[in-house]
Amino acid sequence: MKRFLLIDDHFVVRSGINGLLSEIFNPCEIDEADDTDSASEKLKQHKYDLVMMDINMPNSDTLGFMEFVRVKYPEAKVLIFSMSSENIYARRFLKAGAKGFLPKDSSLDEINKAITLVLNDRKYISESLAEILADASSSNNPDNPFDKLSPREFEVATLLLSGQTITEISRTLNLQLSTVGTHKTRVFEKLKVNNVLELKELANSYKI
Amino acid sequence: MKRFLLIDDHFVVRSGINGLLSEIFNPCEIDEADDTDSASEKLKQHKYDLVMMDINMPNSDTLGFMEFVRVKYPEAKVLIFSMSSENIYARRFLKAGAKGFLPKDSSLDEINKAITLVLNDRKYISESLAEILADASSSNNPDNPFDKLSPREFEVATLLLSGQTITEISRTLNLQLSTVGTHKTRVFEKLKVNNVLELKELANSYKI
DNA sequence: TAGTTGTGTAGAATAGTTACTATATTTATA
DNA sequence: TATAAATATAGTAACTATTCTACACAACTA
Repeated sequence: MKRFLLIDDHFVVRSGINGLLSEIFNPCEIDEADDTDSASEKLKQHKYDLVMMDINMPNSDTLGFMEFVRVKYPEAKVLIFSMSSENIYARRFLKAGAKGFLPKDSSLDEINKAITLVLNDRKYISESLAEILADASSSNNPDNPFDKLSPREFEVATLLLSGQTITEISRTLNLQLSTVGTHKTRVFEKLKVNNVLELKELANSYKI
Repeated sequence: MKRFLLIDDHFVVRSGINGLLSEIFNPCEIDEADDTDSASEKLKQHKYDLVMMDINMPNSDTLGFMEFVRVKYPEAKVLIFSMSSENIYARRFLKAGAKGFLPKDSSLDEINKAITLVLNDRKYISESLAEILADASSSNNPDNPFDKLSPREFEVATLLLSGQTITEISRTLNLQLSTVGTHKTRVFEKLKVNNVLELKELANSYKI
């Protein structure tokens, strides 16, 4: 019997995916978590075949959590289910070990296909996303300046864009204030922006 | 038997709400639509007790659709289920005839309560939202929240939106830092925002 | 392999922001 | 017009962010 872990802060989304899974895999066990901390607890208690998670949750360092799962629970396959339209994140999460990436507007067929493939240890990327990723890596494309950021810098940039302050980010990522400050400074330098509003604009103009 | 219409572009969200409704109301009829056009089609074919809709969908004038439903199908009660964090829109939709407004992160209890109240021809607004609206509608207030700002406050808001810091603004306006600080605090209070990014979003949504 | 560059991490000093309080002035209202 | 409310203004203290410096480590390069 398959066991699944759903991580998402929206009750309705968990409920929706839960319903789908129980229809496709009957019988199966499904656990839910609304942030990465409670997800870690669940992972301690059970072995999961598939972890489906959102990438944008309050008080959660989701990219860090991804790495943690890959290292500590390599048998658990992670399928990202992104509610935010920002598919620029896809590549990073795939790099961090995600087996698949479902954009928010996926159809039942796509979700179905993704789950099946990932459970069989194959990768899943939607067609539209594949195209974007291909494009992004083809040379005659305007470079996405966000690619210049290191993983940590990108993480900080993302949290800044979500409205978190330096202090909040330092708590989210368990880092010193000054460390986060340094990352922020480097992000701003690399992207040639002077404040969050400019960062937001830049992000908007490159987000897909 | 109750008949419901769910309008949302996210399959998973529809699926989640669908699941909830079929549990609470058994038996019941549930139809789904992924944009306002196909929702209009459904409305032609059936009488609905409750319409649950998202306010942010591609190719959809949801506010216009709201008015259309109120005029042409007054028996259908509309409950807004917003996936975007912008509760700024709530008032407009309530004015346009929505019977309730559920923010994206609502719990099962809240969703349950909202549906029950709205079906019984009562209104539902979450507590946090109620507070915001109470404030907004207490005086004979204009629609645009920026109108609530005093001239000086508006000036400061504008400069903040242009990316200036408090220090820069204090030089621009020849005021003490603390004075600008006070204005800023009052702007944020009046507009119920927590940082410049939210201020920017609010401004965008009102085309300031 | 030695040197260079990029990344992740902070401590300490400095700079900037916010909260709290206060007060004079203007505007609205009974 | 008397009174209340809103506005514009700051001082001070507490808090938060930035800068500058530094160092370990990994990856790349000559």
